[in-house]
Amino acid sequence: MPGRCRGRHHTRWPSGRPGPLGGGGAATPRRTDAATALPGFPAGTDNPRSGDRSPPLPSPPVPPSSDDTPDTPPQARGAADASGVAAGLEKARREKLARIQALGHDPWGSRFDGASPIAGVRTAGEALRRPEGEPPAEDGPTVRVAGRIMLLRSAGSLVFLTLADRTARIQIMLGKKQVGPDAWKLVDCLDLGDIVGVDGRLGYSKTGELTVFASGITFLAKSIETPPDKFHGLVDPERKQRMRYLDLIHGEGVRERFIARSRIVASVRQTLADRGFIEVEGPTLQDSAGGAAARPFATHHNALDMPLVLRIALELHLKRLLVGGLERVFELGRVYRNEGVSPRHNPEFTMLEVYEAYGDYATMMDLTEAIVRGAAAAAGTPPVVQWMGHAIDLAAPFRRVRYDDLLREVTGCDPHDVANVAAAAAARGIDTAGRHPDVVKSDLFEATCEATLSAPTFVLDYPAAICPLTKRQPGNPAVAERFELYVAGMELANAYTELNDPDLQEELFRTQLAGLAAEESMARMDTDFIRALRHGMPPAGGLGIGIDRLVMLLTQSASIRDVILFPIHRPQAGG
RNA sequence: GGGGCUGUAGCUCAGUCGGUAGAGCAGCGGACUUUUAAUCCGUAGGUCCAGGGUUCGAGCCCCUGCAGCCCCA
Repeated sequence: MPGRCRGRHHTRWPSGRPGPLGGGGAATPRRTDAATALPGFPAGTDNPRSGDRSPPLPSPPVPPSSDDTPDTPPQARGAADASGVAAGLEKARREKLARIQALGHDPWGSRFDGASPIAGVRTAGEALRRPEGEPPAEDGPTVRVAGRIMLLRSAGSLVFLTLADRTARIQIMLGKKQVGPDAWKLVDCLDLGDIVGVDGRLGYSKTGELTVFASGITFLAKSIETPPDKFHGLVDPERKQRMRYLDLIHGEGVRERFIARSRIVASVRQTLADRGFIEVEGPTLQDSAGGAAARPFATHHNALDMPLVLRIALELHLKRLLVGGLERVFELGRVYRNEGVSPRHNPEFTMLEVYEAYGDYATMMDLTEAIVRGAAAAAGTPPVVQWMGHAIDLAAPFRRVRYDDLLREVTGCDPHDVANVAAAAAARGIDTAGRHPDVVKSDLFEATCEATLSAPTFVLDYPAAICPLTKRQPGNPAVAERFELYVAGMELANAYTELNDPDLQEELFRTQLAGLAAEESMARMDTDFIRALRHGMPPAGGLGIGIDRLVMLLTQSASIRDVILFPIHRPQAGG
């Protein structure tokens, strides 16, 4: 039950004194002094931040009065030696920038207090809606909003803006007569992409659109770059990722996707906190990368003159903390694997690992379902997700199937018959010569079974030889108490009953499986870890969840690069 | 590692048979006090990813490279 803070936007009405252009001239302070509730409109009493009324501030520097400024703007900077259309577009914007300054205003703005979230303004606007046929209301409550100009259209002496903040968009109307001659000169300096503050009255235009009828406008940041196409935005995935800030502004659902990611992560933490887990931070720089089968990134510490690697997993240090008595710990953080990129792999990604003393892998199954369901609720994901061509029911209990049973079901071969499994693998082109039977079986499983696992499925009881960190099933040393969770054919989670026998652990570390390259093996000796186990680690369940993949599922994203803000890229080509 | 596709104006995209570069948006100028991807008139804007080759002539054909996307191992 994640205690998320959902009531984000409380409608709040600043006094909304007209801005510097509201008729008072450039010298009028632009700060709001008090939050005066308007008749019929709620005051901001329940805003969690008590800063409704801003403390007195030193007066912002008032630019020199400029009524006598000549029309010729100061020379445009920066674009002087560039050429081509891009420079022409920038030149036009820099000329406007200079004009703003010449009019006595700061194009780069300053603190702007008392702006209401646009979503809240829109909600309040619903109460103003008039019956069909009545004249438009332009005398609603005074509001102050701030945001980026997404659309801009002029109709003679009227200019309409579509202004966007982090919550919503709203239309602004600027009329030559309404704002006065001084402000009108400033309106002429507006470009798509500029960030402005607007004071005005809330009402409806003749066409029924909720509108802020502006009495004043304040420049908060000039944009000197041309924004992407206002209708298409950026479409090239490479540019969307490299210039994520533009993608967030213009991309359909992009901001919502990353907000959902934030809520998912918060929900995961809350689910664990509710169960008494504490969050810790292990080292990312290590002298040996253990806990997973992957190639690490290598780096070097200058002062200590020692080679280091970036961690590939969280496991071995969290288990040391089990030895240390923390009993319920988790880490949610970045790990690094020196591997290729694909729609499901990024060299750095976010991993959750959880360890619960006195539990086992069955404990972790229940926890996994709780984490996933909580995250889905936090992200607003529908109970049945349409993803990668699958309809996935997250509400129903996840299927549980034994590894060997699934292999038999899918391939028809006897999982206990080594020759039978090898023959089935060979028939599918899998290399079997000189390789450990469990490795061959694992390859066969991946080739045949994974793709069949559409609905969320715990596959449990793995071949022991490929699980060097997992406790063996009592009375059956060939089977490890491990599960992996698959959804839509993709591995989402991996959990063990943790191996806490130091002698067996050391032996498994020493065993390099035939047919496995060293970098593919988890069997990497960590004597310090062994020593920790020798002091006694409680029996425990351990769980890992790929957070990026979980976000992919819950936001119905086809590529991991759609849920990572800045995925890795090669350096940009010349142009 | 192998295969396929893509790269042209700030953005989104056309570009025929190899004949010397096009549109929409954005920009600039003009009209419009109720537009909403505003509309209308006019105007300006190009390292056709880079390098090489074939050709009288290459955005287009060939080779190499760079960057990206997808599929496969």
